[in-house]
Amino acid sequence: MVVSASKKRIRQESLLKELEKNPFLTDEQLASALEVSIQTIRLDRLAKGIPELRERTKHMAIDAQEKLQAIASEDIFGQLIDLDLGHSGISMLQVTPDMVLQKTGVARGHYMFAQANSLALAVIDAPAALTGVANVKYKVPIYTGANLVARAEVIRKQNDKYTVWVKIRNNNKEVFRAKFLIVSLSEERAGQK
Amino acid sequence: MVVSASKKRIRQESLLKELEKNPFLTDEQLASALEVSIQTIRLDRLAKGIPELRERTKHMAIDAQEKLQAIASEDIFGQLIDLDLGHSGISMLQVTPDMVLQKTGVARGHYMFAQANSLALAVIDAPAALTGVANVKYKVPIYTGANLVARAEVIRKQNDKYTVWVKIRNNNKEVFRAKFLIVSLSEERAGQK
DNA sequence: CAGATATTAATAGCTGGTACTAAAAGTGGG
DNA sequence: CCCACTTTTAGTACCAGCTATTAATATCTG
Repeated sequence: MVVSASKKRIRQESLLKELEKNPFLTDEQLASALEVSIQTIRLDRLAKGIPELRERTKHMAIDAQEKLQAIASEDIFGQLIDLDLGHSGISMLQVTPDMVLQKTGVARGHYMFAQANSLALAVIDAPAALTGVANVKYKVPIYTGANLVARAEVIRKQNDKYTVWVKIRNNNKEVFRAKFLIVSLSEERAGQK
Repeated sequence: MVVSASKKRIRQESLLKELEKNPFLTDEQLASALEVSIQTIRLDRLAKGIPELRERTKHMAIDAQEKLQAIASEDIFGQLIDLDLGHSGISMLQVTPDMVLQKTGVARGHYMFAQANSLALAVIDAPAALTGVANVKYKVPIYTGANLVARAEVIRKQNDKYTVWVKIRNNNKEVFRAKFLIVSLSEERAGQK
């Protein structure tokens, strides 16, 4: 009994592994892969609460779609907390495990850049704007879980050119700062292509 | 004939729109939504080359999964074309529609920054490195379809500090340049490799 | 009205299952 | 070694959501 019970458990774990490798396997394919009958596969799926191929496929489609949409809707660049158009703005970005380099655990620099840059662009009071120049300084490495608060301030405006300072802090400690030179495109957006 | 042909065309376009809104509709649901018979729906699908629900679902699952994987494996920052460790490197990045701002059609600046920054880090001959300072200049707006070629060159090395220049070109025209000051972490944090 | 096109109906067969019943095989204890 | 029990396999009926095919009916158009 002990032996067969473990045989069963082992098979059910193999089943999970097979499906992890390729979730699009039919019961028939699984049966021949694990060298048991289809019925056994079905009992195992039942025991493990694994839905049938079609259900699995459908859920994969829906889940992946939602994830993609979350990425596309760019929560990545932080939430806008406060915005005084033309003057200043504040945004917040939570550092999640997928933003860091596995090797070092340090957040990739372009996330801070993206947060700062998009905030700087949001602050500009213009229908469309483009970053022209950026000077960036990373002061402290950032790790998972950090709650980055970016504060942008427009410090100069000359015609269609804006100078914006962005400082990012984590726990009230400045970890990043950037100066952006941004060009507003309000008039001449067809000028370049 | 003209009238009915257009009726048909209109219906087939409605069909596409319905499926765009909700790709998980069965022929039966589509039939009642468009107020025609199931057979008509099936003929329309045939005419338009629209696969059945299960095929659609499967392809969605696969496509979305692949996209997610591409994002996770960071093809986003370009493919490394050439790398002379410690000296120079070249990477390529194709600008896709989801990288641009809808408002202006211009690629978001942080993609170029990410491509340049990650290339600069890749070129450094060290187990781990961090960007300290970056000076960035966007010269020309980039649109969908652009094929960005970044070329990085280490121009100075002092102890654990590297200066790397990265220039990005599109059709042999320089569109972006950046200077990175990168700190290697080889001794203090990641001495082991 | 004829003739072409469009739509609907009806039927057989397929895949990949669920749900259920039952038989066969394996296993373990006394 | 046999009995009881678990595990595995087999078989049947049924389902959704189709494809493929044939045929009938409706609609339009000159």
